[in-house]
Amino acid sequence: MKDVQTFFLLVDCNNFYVSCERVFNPSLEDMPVIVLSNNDGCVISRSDEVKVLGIPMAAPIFQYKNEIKLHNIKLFSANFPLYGDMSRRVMSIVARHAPKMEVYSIDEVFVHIKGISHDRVQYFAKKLRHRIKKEVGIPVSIGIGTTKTLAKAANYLAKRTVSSHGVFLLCSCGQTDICSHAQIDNHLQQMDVGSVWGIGRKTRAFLHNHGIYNASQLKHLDHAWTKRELHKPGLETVLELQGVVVKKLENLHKSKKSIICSRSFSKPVTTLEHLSEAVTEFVARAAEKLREEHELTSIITIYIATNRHRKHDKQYTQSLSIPMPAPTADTATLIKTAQNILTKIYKQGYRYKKALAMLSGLMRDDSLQDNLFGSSFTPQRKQLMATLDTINTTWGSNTLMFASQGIAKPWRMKRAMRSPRYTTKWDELVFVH
DNA sequence: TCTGGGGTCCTAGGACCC
DNA sequence: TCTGGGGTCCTAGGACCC
Repeated sequence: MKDVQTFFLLVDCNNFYVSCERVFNPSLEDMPVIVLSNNDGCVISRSDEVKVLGIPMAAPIFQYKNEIKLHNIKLFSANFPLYGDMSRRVMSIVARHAPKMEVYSIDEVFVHIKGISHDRVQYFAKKLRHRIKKEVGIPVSIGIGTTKTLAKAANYLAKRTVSSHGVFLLCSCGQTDICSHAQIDNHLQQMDVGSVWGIGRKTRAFLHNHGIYNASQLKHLDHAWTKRELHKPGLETVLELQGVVVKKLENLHKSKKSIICSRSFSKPVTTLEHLSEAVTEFVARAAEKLREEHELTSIITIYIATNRHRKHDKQYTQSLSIPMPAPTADTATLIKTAQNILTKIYKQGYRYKKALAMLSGLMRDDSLQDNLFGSSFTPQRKQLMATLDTINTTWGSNTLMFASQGIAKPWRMKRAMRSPRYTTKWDELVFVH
């Protein structure tokens, strides 16, 4: 029982959105596949075959027209309802087998296992990986470490080490050969410092300037220097690489601090009328999410921006936050305030590309109890909103909507290459024989 | 012609108070 | 022209994550 330890595992779906498309369209297997962002603008998921071609993440797709033609790359518009549903299936399998877990993103989940040997934890990971592939069809990689940051690093190595078969252990307990500090440093040397969890573009450039190129060098940095130059988050990363647990598993459903709805427009918007329609729709969507979370908002922010990539265009971005007279989740009230804000920040003569609605200063909708005096969000309004949400959930979003959301919507986003919503829309289900 | 969306946390600096 | 010190709170902006 000597080698019993506490481990963090990171289960990460490989090329998640592409893998989702492949589950329902097996002919895509071994083909180069790309999933695009809204408006079919940027690359947001790439198959291995695409990565090999050197097409980077977040690349604007129009810059790679030639490669797409030459290599017959299959393109898909993002199909988030499908990906969300597939994510829930993966997570529910993990939940069945893991004692404690934290869903970290749509395609990643941390697992915490106490009092287990190295062999057992690796066996557990292999079985879990196999089960997810078999039951949902999604390939995953699993990184195992004694901290979250080491589990992340192990996951990075799992994806790049063929012999690991998708499971990689990074442990520095020193009890076995593979867990010696020398071994860990060996592995971390293979990793660019910018690939460490928490080290972004700016910090990577700073570290490279100081001669720190790989994760092992980062791990051995002086604490005082790190705190001074990289502040608290940087020091936490260094400690975690050394095996000190700083980031715990966040187990509970944390309530959000803000809710955002923003979209880029498929073509530039110039009139206040169309901009107002877009903003209204974003506010309505944000308010819907607010009620799903059973929260009220007390601050609303509207932001509008021109296309910063068009250097020759006149540029203008502006935002304004206004506190609500009383916390509310009433779409009509929020729309009124939002339109008010918009008339204050809108300037004529610009080609707008993007707008955003943000609700913040959130509180539980039961926290005010009977203390809603002075609030326009009366029980009657609350009931009306609930009815609106029920209808839109049952019959599809925007079955009922506010007139100011507009009908024509020339700014609506483009999704020319979306796959069917196999798992969430009956009428789009295709039967394969 | 065409460049995503939704979040969190931290820090610095200003306002304000005694 | 000189003109404290310390604390708190808030906000904007930056950096990061997926």
